[in-house]
Parts: sequence; C-alpha cells; structure tokens
Amino acid sequence: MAQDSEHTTTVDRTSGALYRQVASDLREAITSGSFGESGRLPAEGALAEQYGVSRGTIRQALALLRADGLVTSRRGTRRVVLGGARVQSFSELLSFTHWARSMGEEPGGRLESLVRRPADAAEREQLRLAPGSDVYVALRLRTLSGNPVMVERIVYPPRVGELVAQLPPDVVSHTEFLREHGILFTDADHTIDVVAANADDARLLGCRRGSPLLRERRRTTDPTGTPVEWSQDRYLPGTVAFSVHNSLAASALSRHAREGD
Amino acid sequence: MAQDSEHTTTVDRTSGALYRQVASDLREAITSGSFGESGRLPAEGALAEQYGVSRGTIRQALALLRADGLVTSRRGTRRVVLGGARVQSFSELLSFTHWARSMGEEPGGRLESLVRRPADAAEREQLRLAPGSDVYVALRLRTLSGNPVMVERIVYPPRVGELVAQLPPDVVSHTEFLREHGILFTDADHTIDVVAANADDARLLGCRRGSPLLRERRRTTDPTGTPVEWSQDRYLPGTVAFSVHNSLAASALSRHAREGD
DNA sequence: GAGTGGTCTAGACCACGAT
DNA sequence: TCGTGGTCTAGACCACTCG
Repeated sequence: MAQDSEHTTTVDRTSGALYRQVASDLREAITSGSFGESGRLPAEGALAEQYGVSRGTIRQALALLRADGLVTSRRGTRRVVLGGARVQSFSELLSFTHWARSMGEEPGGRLESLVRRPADAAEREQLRLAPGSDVYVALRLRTLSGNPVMVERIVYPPRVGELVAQLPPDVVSHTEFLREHGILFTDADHTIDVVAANADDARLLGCRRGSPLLRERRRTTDPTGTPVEWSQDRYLPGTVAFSVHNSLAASALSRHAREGD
Repeated sequence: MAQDSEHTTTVDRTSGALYRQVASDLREAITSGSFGESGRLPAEGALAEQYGVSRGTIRQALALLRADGLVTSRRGTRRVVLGGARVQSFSELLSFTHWARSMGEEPGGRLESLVRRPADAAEREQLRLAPGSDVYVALRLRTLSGNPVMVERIVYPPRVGELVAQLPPDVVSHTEFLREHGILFTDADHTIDVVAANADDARLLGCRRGSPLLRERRRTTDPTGTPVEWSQDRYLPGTVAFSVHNSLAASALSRHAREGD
C-alpha cells in the first residue's frame, strides 16, 4: 500500500476499474498484516477519503473481498479480516495448465483420443444442441511433473471441437488456445462427487479398476450463455481437493442428492 | 410476477430489502419461463421503470441472480437467462436437517459421543483458541429416512460446546438450536476431497474399512470472524454431490493440491 | 449511431451494534 | 447516543455490442 505525506493512498490508474484497483490494494494490505491484531478495517467513509473516491466505489471493492471470504461485514460494526484467505483466479480454476504452473508444478498432458460422433441425448441437453448435431469428445491424461493425476473427458460442440481438432500437439493449454481463437469462458457450473475407476481410468492413472476417484463435472458457458464445453475430470485421491467459500450474503455452493449421470 | 394496468410490477413491501424482493420476483419470472425463447431480459432502465425503483436497486437485484448463475451480464448486450439454475439457501447448505427437509426426506441423527478435552494444535489453529483451551468434540451419525448417509465430526470451541452439551436429545437440528441461543453462522469455508473409511466410519455407515467416502471439511465463523465450529463430514458415495457456480466476475471455488490433514 | 451494461459520484435515510 | 454498514436515489459518463 503506497502512502504519501497526506495519508492518501494512490493506486495504479493504468489498469481496469477503479474499484478493482482499490480492492487489489486492500487485499495486499490485508494479507501483509496491516490493520493490526484486531483486524478491524477503517470505516467505509474513511477509506473513501483515503483513496479519494466515493463510498460507493469503496463498497464495490469491499464486495469483492467479501466474496473471496477475506473480510466480514455487518451493520453497526467495522469490517473484520477473516483468517483462511485463499486466492485463485478464474483462469487457474478452469485451466489445468494455469493451475499447475501457479503451484510451481510442470503440467503435462497426453491426448488419448479425439473423435467426432453424433451427440447422445445427455450431451445435446448439456450443450443445448439440436437433434442430429455432432460433438467432439476428447480423452486426455493430465500429469503433474510427469506423474499421472487426472483423466479428463471433454465434450465440445462442433464449433469448438473443430478448433480443438486443429490444436497443435505441442500446445499444453487447451483453454488458452481456445481463448486466443475467440472462444470465451465466463461462467462455469461444477459438480463434485466420488466415482469408481473404469477400465480406461485404471489403465491411464495406474490404479485398480473400481478404486475411488474424485470427480468434477463442469459445464462452461460463454458470455451469451451458450455452452462451450462439458467436461468430466477424474482425479486420483490425494492429489487435489476443492475449496469453496460462502456466506449468508452470497452463496454459490450447493449440496444435493445425487442423480443419474 | 404481478402486473397492473399501468404495466408496473408490484412487490411485497413488508419483508426485507427492496432489491431482494425485486430479485425474488425476477427469479420467479425466470424460472416460470417468462422472457421467452431468447431468454433476453429487459434493459436495466426498463426494469427500473417497471418496478418503480432506481437503476441501482435493479442492479443490486441482478447481482444476486448473477451470483446464483441464473443470468449472464456483459457490457453492450441485454442480460440472458442461463440454463442449469440451482437454488439453495445458506441454511440449507450448513444444516443437514434443513437440507434433508428441502428434498422431502426425513432427517435423523444419533449422537455417538460428545467429549470435552484439551484442544490439539490443529484444533487450536482452526478455532483460533489460546493454548490450554478445551474443545468439545461431537461424533454423529446422520440418516435420511432411516438410512445411514453421513458421519459428522464437529469440533466446537468451549462457548459453543457448552450449549451443544445441553442440547435436548429430541432436537434434530444442531444449527437451529445454536442460532436460537445466539450463535450465528454467517461465513463458511469448505474443502471437499476423498478419504478412506476408518473403523468408526465403517461401523456406523455399514461399509467396509478403507472404502472411499466423500469428505467435506468446513470451518464456520460468526459475523465477527470468530470460528464457531470446525467440522468434518464423511458421506457414503452416491448419496450426495456438491455443486458450485462461478464466473469471471466472482469466483469462490478453488482447486488446490492436497496438504496434510 | 443507438442501446446496453459498467463505473462512479454525492447525497440521503435507516437499522443495527456498541458504549 | 453515536458511529457503522445497508439501502436507495438521481444523474453522469464511458466501453462495448450490434445492426
């Protein structure tokens, strides 16, 4: 946090919205342990004056920190820093490659198969395709520093699949390649449960058939709401866990009885 | 959605914030299939006029729907209804009892043990307790319509544990009981992974030792940021799954390499 | 170029928590 | 009672999408 002699705080004006810059600055101040032992933040009005912005902008910034579980907020009292802060960008969440690199691991992958075939009923529904549409189905083994970690099955609509089929073999990151070609990922729905390894899983991951895997199913859409992929990732136990923060204000996680696949 | 002859929409003024009422009304309009095939919502300005509120209030309402993954939003175009809508309240998420009832199942539980003992290092850190503090540890079997579904181990700080120890045996919902006694749950961090059943798990759930369970670890805090419980729930596979929605705008889910327990 | 959502401001009043 | 965050308003300008 940059302080000048007037006790106002300046933020880098060259990138993005003001409230994001303020949020970023506050995030740093929080994680670097400012705000002392009590962890009480200044009042919104004080922050507004300090940053030279309106209270509304400060509130937008604080809403971001709130969503990340960094601070509390309730009427009547100052905001308080929460422990257990966790930070991860959207792209790290969706892209195995980004995620691995952010941990300092070397991501790898091997495309086992990529086929074009008619979509079945479930695929048509998930990807909102018309009857008779084709899909591309990719099966990939993912590795961290050479060790098998995850098997991913991704179903693409034709528009996206055609790009994936042209994907050069040396490109590691699916996601980035697609983004560069105009396929945008903006929203994702995830479902997490446990499943038994099938023959393919066992062969690729080097585990026994029937042994448990952590499964993440994900449907990703672009800004218009059009599905761009439907994926099913199966992780070896002990390699990965998923974390969620939620609060009374905004809850994104849900628990539900398991239905059919 | 209630319409009068002036084409304005009225909402119930008797409960809660205006923007929540608008959000609730829009949520209903969306799920009941208004907005036609295209799924395009009216412009913010039009909604503001329709509801007789300012655009800011409409934006607050839409932010809620956005967080739930019900609608998209981007500059330049109307908002669009997303498929795959999922709704669950915070209390349903934290309380096994509420969750079960919302599905039409009959929740049950059996307290296996409740002990007070000195906290170990991990417990002190999770609950932010001073050295030498005690904790209460509850072990419970949870059932749906009589069938074992989940084993929960909850560690409480003394203040909360003393209440739990007084909990009448006929009270089904932990969470509600605590809320009525002034213990508020407002923020929660969840971690989801797979673990092998130990001897206790196997005995209570009726599965084999070493068989896989879906584990949810959760730390819940009150509005001041003080931890009020640290729980570890283990579900039989096939009984439950966890869902998360996230978007470029606000992401609460994270994936991380598994660390020590 | 017209329409849209994104951002920002300045001010107001209220509900709640602490003292 | 006083300070706090929660809510709401009215208006402004901008960045982006689309025909």
